[in-house]
Amino acid sequence: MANYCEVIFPLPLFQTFLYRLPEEMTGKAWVGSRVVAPLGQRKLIGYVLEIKNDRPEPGFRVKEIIDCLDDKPIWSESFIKFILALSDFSLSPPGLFMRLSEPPSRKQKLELKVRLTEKGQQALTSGKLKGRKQDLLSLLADRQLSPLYLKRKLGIKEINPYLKSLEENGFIEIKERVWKSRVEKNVQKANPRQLSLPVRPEGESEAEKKMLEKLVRRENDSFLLSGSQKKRQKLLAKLIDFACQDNGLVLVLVPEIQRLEKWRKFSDSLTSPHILWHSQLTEKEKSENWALAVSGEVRVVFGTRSALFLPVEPLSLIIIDEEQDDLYYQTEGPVFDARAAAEIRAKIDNSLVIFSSGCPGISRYYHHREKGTLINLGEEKPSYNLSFSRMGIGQVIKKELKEDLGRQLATESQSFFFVNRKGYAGYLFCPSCGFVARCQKCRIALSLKKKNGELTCGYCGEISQALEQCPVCGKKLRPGRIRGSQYLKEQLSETFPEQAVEVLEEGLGDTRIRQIARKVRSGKTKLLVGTEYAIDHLPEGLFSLVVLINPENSLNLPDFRASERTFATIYKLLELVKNDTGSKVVAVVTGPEPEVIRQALSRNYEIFFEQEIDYRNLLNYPPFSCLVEVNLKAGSLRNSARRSRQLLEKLRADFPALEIIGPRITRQMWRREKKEIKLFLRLISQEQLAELLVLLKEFRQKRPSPHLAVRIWK
DNA sequence: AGCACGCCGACT
DNA sequence: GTCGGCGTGCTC
Repeated sequence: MANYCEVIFPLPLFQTFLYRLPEEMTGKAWVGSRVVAPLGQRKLIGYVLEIKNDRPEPGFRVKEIIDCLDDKPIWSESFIKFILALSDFSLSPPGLFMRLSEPPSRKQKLELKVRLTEKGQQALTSGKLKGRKQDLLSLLADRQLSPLYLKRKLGIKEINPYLKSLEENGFIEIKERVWKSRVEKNVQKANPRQLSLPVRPEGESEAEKKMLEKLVRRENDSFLLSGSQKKRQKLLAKLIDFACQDNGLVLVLVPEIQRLEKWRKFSDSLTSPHILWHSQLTEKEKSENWALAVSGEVRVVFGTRSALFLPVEPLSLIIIDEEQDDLYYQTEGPVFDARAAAEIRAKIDNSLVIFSSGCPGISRYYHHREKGTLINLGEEKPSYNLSFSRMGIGQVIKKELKEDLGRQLATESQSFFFVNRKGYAGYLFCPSCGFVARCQKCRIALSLKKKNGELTCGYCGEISQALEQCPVCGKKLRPGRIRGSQYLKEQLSETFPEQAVEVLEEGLGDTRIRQIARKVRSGKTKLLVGTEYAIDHLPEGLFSLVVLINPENSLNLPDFRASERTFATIYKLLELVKNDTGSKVVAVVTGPEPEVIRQALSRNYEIFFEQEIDYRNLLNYPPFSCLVEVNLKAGSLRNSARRSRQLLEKLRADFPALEIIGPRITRQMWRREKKEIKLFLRLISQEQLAELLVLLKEFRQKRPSPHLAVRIWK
C-alpha cells in the first residue's frame, strides 16, 4: 500500500500538489512537517497538509518525495486550519504564511553552487567560447560561485538559460545542498504546575462580566476595550494574570516594536514565563524564544503581528493593543490584517480576542456597541492647558510663545513641535500664472533648499538648480512656503540661536533616530520638531509644551477615514505631554478651529464618535455600507493597468449594479518600482460581499503572480 | 515564484 | 542567422 501526501509550497500559488511517499519514508512524514519535493524542474521545500492512503487516479504522473526534513510535525492540524482560513479571507497564498511560520533555527534553504568541470577548464583555456559565456567561465576559474553572484557580476537579466546550456555542454556543474543547521535539541515539554486555584476577577459592567465569563469558560468571542490607557492596562493585566494561572497561553500584540515599551513595566513584573517576538530579535534570541514558546513553558508572548504565526498550542487570550493602528495591516509579502487574523485564529482555538484602544476605529466601536461587547472604562480628564492660535507659525514662535519658551529653556522642560509635512522647506512657484516647479519623473513639487538654491525631489532624490524665470510666462519665480519640519526648525533656530533644535522624522536611518531619541530622553534636546513618525519613538509624558502646527491639514486627505486618523494621531501625540497642570498644548490653525481637532485635543472620543457616525451614515460609508479596497500591483504600470481593466470588465459583467470608485494610481507608485492601482467597491449587503470575494478569489487564483490584495471596511 | 516555450526585434 | 527580452501557461 503506497502512501500519498498533499504538499503546499512557499510560492504564490493556492493549489496543493500530490506526491507519493517512497516506502522508506512512510511513517516519517507528518501532516505539518516539511519535505523536499520536485516541482517542475526545481526541487523545493514544501509543507505537508494531508497524508492519505487511498490510491489516486489522477490525470498526471505522481512524483515522489525526495526527503523528509522533520522528525515530528511543526504545525498542528488546527494551526494549518488557521493558515488556510486566513488565506481564504485575505486572498494571500497559504504557502507564504507557512513560510512566515517556519522555525528560525532550522530555516532550511536549498543552496546552489556553480563549479567548473574539467571540460569547462579546457574550454576556458582554449578560448573557444566568446562573450558572456567566456566571462562566466573565467569567473569560475578558481572558485565556486552562486548563480545570484554570477548574475549580478555579469549584469544579465536571466542567468538560468546560460547555466542550463553550459551544464548541458558539460562545462559546469551545479551542486545543491540543503542547509541543515545544527540538530534541534529535543526540548522537553514542560508540564506547568498549577500553583494555586486561579482567582476569578470580578467584572463591573455587564459587558465586563460577560467577557470574564467567556474567558473562564474558554469560549470564542471578541470585545473592545476603550478608555484611558491606565485603566485599560490595569484590566488587561488582571486578565492576563488570570489566563496564566488557568494554564492558558496569552498573546499580546502591539502595532510596532517601539510600543512594546508600554508593556515593559508590566512584563517585568510578570511571574509567569514570557517572551518577546518581533522581527528585530537577533537570530540567537529568535531560536531561544522559539524553543521556549513551543516547549509549552511560556505563558505570555509580547510581540508584533508576526507573533500570530508562532505555531504554539491553543491560545486562550489574544490582546490587540492600539487596535486602530494601521500597522496591523501588512502590505508586504503575504498581505493580511493582523486584527482579522487574530479573530480567525481565536475562532479555531476557541479563544478570546480583546481589542484595546483609547481611540478605537469608528466601525469597530460601532459594531461592538451594537453587539454589547464594548467595555468603556472612561477617559481621565487631561490636566494640561489647552489653547488655539490663529497666527502664522513664525509669529507664534517669535511673539506668542517666545516668553513661554524662553522660560522653559531656562529650566529642564522640553518642547515638542508637531508638523504633518515632512522635511522640505519650500517650493518654487510663479505668482502670476501659478506654475509650480515639479519633478519631471514624479510630478511632485520640488522642494527648495534655502541655503544653496537647489531644488530636490522628496521622492526620487533628484537635484537640480533653481530656475530664475517662469518657463511658462517668463515672470520671476518666488519661493512658496510649506510649513514643514525644516521651516519650523529654521524659525526656532532664528528665535533661539543658542539652542540646538532636532528634527525627528521618517527616513533618517535607524542610528540617527536612536541618537536623537537618546538626546531627547536625557534632556539634552529641549526643542524637538517631529512628524507623526516621531510619536512612536518618544517616551510618554516627557514634554511640558506641545505645539501642533496645522493639525487640520490631514482632515483634507482624500480618505473617508481622514477624521478618524487625524483624531487618532492627535490622541497618540497627547500621550507625550507631561501630566501636570503646568503643561501646555497649543494648536496653531489657519481657519476656524475644526470640531474634530477640538475634541481630539480634549480627548473626547465619545462626542467625536457621535458626530463621525452621523457623517458616515449621511454619506453611506462604513459601518453603514461595506467598502472593499482592491490593490493591484504588477511589474509595470502598463501591466497593472491591463490587470485592472480585466478586473473591471469582470466586475461589470457579474455585478452590473456595483458602485465602483476609481480606479486610481496610488501616491506611492511614484517612488516604488512596482506600480500600484487602487479601486474601491461599495456594497450594501453581506451576501454581496461573500459573492464578490468569491469572484476576486477566482480572479486572483487564475493568475496569482500579479499582486492583488483586498481590504474590507465594514 | 521560476521554468519552458514561443514570438519578435536587433545585433555579433 | 541567433541572442536575449518578454508574454503565457504550468508546476503533482
